[in-house]
Amino acid sequence: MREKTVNLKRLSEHLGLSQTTVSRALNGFPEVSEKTRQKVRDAANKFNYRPSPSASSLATGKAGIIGHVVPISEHRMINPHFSDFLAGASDAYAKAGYDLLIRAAQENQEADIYRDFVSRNRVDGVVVHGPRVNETRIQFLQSIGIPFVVHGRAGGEEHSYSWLDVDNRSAIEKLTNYLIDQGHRRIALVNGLEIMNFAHRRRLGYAAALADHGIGIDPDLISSQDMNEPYGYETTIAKLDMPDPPTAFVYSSVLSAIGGMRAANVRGLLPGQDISLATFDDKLSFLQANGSGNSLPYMTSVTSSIQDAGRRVGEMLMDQISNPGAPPACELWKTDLLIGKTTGRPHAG
Amino acid sequence: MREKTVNLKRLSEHLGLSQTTVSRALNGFPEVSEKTRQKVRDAANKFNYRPSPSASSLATGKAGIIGHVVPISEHRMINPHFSDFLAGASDAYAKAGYDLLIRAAQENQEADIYRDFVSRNRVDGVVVHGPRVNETRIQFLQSIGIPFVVHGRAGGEEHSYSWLDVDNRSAIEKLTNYLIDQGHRRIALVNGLEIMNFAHRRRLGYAAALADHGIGIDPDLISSQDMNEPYGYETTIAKLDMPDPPTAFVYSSVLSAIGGMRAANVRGLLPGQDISLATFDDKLSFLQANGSGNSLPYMTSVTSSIQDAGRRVGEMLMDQISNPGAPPACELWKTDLLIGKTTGRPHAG
DNA sequence: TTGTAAGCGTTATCAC
DNA sequence: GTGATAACGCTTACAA
Repeated sequence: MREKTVNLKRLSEHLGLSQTTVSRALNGFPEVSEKTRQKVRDAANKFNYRPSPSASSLATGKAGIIGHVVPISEHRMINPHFSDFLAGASDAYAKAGYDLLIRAAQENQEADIYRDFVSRNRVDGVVVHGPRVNETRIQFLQSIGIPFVVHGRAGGEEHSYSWLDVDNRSAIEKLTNYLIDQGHRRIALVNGLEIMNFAHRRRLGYAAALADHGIGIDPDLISSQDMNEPYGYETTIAKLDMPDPPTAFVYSSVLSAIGGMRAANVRGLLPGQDISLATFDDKLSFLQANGSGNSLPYMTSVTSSIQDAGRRVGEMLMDQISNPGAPPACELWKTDLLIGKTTGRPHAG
Repeated sequence: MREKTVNLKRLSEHLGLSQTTVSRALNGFPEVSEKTRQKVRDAANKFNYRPSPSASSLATGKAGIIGHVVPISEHRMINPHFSDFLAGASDAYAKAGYDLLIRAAQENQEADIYRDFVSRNRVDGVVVHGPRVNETRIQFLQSIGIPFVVHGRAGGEEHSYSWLDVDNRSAIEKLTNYLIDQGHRRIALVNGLEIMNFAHRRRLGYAAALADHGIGIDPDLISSQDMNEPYGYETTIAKLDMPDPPTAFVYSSVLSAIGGMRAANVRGLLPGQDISLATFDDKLSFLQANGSGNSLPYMTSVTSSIQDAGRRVGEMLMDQISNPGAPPACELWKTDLLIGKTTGRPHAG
């Protein structure tokens, strides 16, 4: 049953045409007659002909692949945020006929990998994940001249490259303001790693909301780490055990928020009653109901689908690749504030 | 700063050697003299020469890429189990110099994609995810003759292909037995989709444990769906609201178990006291503490790292590709039973 | 509208 | 131990 590999040569021989004509017919060149094109298409279908990517890549210099570099280093994990983003992006790639390639990067190897991508012509473009406050990759990518889109921003010359970002600052500001309006004064921020640009901006939003209401910042109420469940749990427990504990918590991710819920539970506190919990919600798919509607508006949150962001970044990259001349595209997404059941007035009930 | 692309031709001209010799030197052929090899290597490093993947792929027929097909269809999501698995697998690929490629599959396109992979020589091997009870991909892959390893098993001729599986049956049997030993009689199973082989086997383990203790099966205590948080929540709520509710729950994934915890919380039940919750734990990385030790032995569970499984599957595939003649390799992994704080005797406290 | 032939950057088969 | 030379399968000037 193994199919004999039918290539352009054999196909054209069978058709009694030259390879050139067959190639042109298949690639939609205008000069080939409609009759010929049909004949060629039919034969191609019949013999299940597919051009070899290596060969066309060699001939055209296009790989048909988008690269993602994942730093395996610090946390050694591919997290749900990342995979949700990829789910969206790969969708956009697929629609444009591109494949998605992932390469794990050790410690400080990222630059090397990008260089490798370019010099070997492995990929046609890349996505930059998790820009830092001091980001070096962008300049580097510009210097080696490969199309890229950044998920997030990196400060500096923000209009010299393409990016898509959520308005992290205003998102957390909104959330914090809401809690303040509810009467809270001691509000904890369980943030992501603040060397990351997004976490830095969220911190600014938090600080702005407090400042606007004349509330001082208590550094003990702020923590900054990689966002996962145990982190959310332990941090929440620690803060609850403070002499003067916060009455409300803002989480940078639903992952740590889940940990926060667990902590509240363990301490016998009912969210929405005894304590207020609010979070930034990336709408991670495994937390969404798979059925008809979206899942419960359970936690108070600011939301923005990271999967949608991935899809859009993918589209932007596709655009950039097909229009190399076009100027950089930048998009700043707003978030929605959703009032759930995990917040209320302090010490109520 | 853009580096001029240095290829084999230019490198060999620079060295005053033939392309053949340079290629042989770089690829470790024994016949080339050590002196020449050193000279070549030095020059290659100096000029940062990297062979073009398209060109060598064209010449050798090897793509240097492993393909993963993800069905975007039913649940339209890349879930944490999948990405954790990938994290492990990509590690093994990277060590062997392979890249990881992901292609999203619509509805019933999977076979098409595999065919495409083979006929276009896009990848050198694939991993089969989530085998069903009635699995068709395996036979198909055997027929088109591409190296593959299955994560899980598919019944039938289990020694005709390579696979790595967790002993799902005995895992859930262990867990159920433990709950029975604690005195529980009404035990709910919040299972994955039972068209999936793993979920089917888990159901068997559950049934076996009950049967061994002369406990009848109540179909109302069993549910089978895609594993996520809302599913765990809603199912748990529904079962708790039964006239004769279960005193213990077994979850097929920590994701639905998290939903179960939330449900217990909402119903005012303290896990370990008022109700017992146990789960199969894949050790998803976002639920592990990032610091030193592993996270809290919090929930009672049977554990097996899905990331380790991914790594091993990757290694097995690498082996298979380098030794095409070797017989299929099969591994069945045992799970560890971990007694946590979420289980106890029924109605205790 | 179609065909010829060169080229993309490797590896593999022969010779020497 | 080293070197011509022919594949590999496609695209694309350049001709016709």
